[in-house]
Amino acid sequence: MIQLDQLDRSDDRSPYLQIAAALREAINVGRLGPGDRLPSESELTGFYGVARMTVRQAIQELKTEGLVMAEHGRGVFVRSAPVVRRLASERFARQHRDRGKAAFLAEAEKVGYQAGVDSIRVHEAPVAADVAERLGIKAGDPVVVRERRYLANGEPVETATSYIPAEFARGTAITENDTGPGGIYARLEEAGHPLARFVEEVAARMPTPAERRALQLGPGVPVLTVVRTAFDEQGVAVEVCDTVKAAYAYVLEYDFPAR
Amino acid sequence: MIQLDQLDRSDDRSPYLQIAAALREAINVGRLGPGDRLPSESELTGFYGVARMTVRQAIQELKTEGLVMAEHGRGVFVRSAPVVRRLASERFARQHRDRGKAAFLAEAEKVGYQAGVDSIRVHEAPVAADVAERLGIKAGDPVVVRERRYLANGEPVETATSYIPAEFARGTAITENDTGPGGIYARLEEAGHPLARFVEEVAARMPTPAERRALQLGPGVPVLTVVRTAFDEQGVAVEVCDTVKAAYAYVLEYDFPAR
DNA sequence: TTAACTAGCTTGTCTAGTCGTGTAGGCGTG
DNA sequence: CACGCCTACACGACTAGACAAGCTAGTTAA
Repeated sequence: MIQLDQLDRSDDRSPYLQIAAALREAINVGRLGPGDRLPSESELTGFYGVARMTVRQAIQELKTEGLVMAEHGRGVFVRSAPVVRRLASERFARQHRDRGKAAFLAEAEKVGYQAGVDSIRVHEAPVAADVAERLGIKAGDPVVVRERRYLANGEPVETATSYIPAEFARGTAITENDTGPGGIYARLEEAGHPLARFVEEVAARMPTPAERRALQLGPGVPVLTVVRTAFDEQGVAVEVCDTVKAAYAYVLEYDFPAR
Repeated sequence: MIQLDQLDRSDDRSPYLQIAAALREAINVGRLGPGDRLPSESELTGFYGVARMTVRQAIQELKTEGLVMAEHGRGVFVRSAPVVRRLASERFARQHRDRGKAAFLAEAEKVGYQAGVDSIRVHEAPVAADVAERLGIKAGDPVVVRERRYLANGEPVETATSYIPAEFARGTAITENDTGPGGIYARLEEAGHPLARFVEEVAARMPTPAERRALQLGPGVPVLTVVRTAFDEQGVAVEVCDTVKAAYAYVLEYDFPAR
């Protein structure tokens, strides 16, 4: 087992915080590197002379900080260093669509990772109130819903759900699983809705359990949410895209004039 | 006590996840509003017929999602909705500076909360490598460092650290505690650096212990980081501003053309 | 009137177990 | 050699308690 400090009962920090601090220290100084397994819960209970729940509480702390990741039946492992990517404001540039590339794939090519998409589900449904407000339509109006998940180097990093008013989508490849070259935006432009501007609303929060499953996140790892609304040249909202991204994998870059 | 669904033992979700889901639902539909107290742990153990640790695990779940906040000896409370709702791309518009308003204060006026600034510290120091790269200067070159903390309705929501190359700042109010009407950007423009564009890099992560203290964050609450670089009309980087925001308080809004 | 105390609530921390389920490796059988 | 089985060990979920410590309100004493 790796070298760790014993508990200091005169320390005003709780045992579980001391244990968490000792493990955090071991990770920070490199005694435990990315992918290494932490000592098992029973090794730690033996070493520190505490109950298993106390050790679990310490590990929960590290999970919440995103430092480690538990795998059922295998052990607790040090998370590998974040793979940082940047997504520029130009990622929806028309030139990419004209060359037949969807935004995510164009970005992947530039930054150099292997991109993938899976879990595509397309269906028509009545729209929820918050999306309806952004689209400028009535809640319950029919929209085409496209759900998908993006992978980078085989790991899921983002889920995306697009909502397109049914009147704009019907009769186009938007209702198909494969939207064809250039993606949804290319189809909307062909259908007489040349895109003029986007509005993105960015926020961060902790994921729900469902999002944790979809993005294979350990507990305590935050997500970035981006809700993008696309407007055509008449100022009509033609799509709302709600994305949830694993925070560790993203840096969003925005470039705007001072005006 | 508020109305909640009983446990479903045939459900494949664990009891603690069902309890967490029931409470999350109650918050989402408004049965529990911002600031309301959740039923106490003993009320919940009685209602669901489970051990206290199981209820605590459910509440831990909601804490890491940032939905609720526990207060020792008082109870567990629903977190209030985001205060600073949205910061538009136009928040650095020159018209605000011309009217003598700094960005944060102009925003506050528009959205309707009481803004404040404290902990202002100004000093000159050699610049770190990552900031130097953004400013296009050498690591160790002198910069004026301005540290401050922003409050919304009296609660700290953001810390900001600005780095301005010393050659641009010397002899202006930028080296003073009070930068005067319009803030740093107004002074830079007066000093012959009319601003042309900004680049913002947005990311999310868990806070360090120091950041948790400064922003009074509970454990498991993420932060949004925004690093803004300001360029003048010659394309020279004149300021880097590194901000750390309490995620629950912010939605960042960006508006950009499709091009 | 005011200040101190106290009872009863709350959450925080911890113990010492049980049972369930996923993983990996050894070991025999076909 | 390949396959299945068994077993030791890992974490996940849960129980039923314990004591500590913070908060609030009511009561009591100065």
